[in-house]
Amino acid sequence: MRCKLPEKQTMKHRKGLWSPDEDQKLTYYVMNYGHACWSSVPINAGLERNGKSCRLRWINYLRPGLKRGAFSSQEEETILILHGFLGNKWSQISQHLPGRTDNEIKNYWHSHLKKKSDKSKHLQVHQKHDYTRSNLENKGPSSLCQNAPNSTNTSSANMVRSVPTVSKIRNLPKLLFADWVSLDEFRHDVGRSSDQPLSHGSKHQSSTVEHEWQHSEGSTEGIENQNCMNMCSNDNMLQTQMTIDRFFEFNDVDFDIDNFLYMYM
DNA sequence: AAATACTACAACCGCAAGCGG
DNA sequence: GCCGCTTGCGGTTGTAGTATT
Repeated sequence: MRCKLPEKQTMKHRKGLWSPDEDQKLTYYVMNYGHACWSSVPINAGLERNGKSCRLRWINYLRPGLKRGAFSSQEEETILILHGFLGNKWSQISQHLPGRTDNEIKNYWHSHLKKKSDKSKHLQVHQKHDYTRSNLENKGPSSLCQNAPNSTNTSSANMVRSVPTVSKIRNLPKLLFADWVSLDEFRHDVGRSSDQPLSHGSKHQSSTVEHEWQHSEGSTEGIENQNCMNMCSNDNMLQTQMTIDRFFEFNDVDFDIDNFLYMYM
């Protein structure tokens, strides 16, 4: 992994925007010799940049297969949904948007989607407030768990249009989204071809998922209620659970994230 | 037409993790 | 185990283009 440079380079590195000439040099070098060691790339390619800058330029701009141009509404929705679940895990989000880089998604989020998200959050806070009040008046607190409105703090909440009844048929596992993503990746990893790298999310061990399954299989009403209480205390989890439950109902257990996202397009 | 504000995106910076000596 | 180096990630800043006054 680490590469040894012949001698410490004290060359002054250029900063700022890349010129077409620099792009050409970098592209030519990486295409022909690869980038096993980024710190040696600028030296060998004849660039007055540091390796980090070269790496970024390649990944975000020069790499083949990158999509340029405006984000489609599907991509936009995907980002909103995934950001709702994952937060600012741009690299993980980018794994589900082929041709888009984490940097691009991050920029797009900050320049376009953040405002939308904030706006919908604001709306949902009001909606939840009204809803909670009417529920407390009419049914009492226990009804909140089963029929809670969309999350207040997930930007993607407005994507999940109607809220189904939670866990009404099966004793579904109460998975955190992190577990769920890991499970998804774990499933993919089983049949993954050798050229597909493992994603970072796979740090999460499948044992966690198994634990959650076991927990659920032996579920009693008490556990169910406890889960319910936990869910009520965390809107993100509630949102996640309801979404997953709904997906299970539609797809009879077997799922992956791409199908999941497709369902909401 | 010039000045200013705003927007989009490219690039930099700092940090953490991983690895080899 | 420590140190130095590289890589990858996320936050932030810089810059160019566009809109508004």
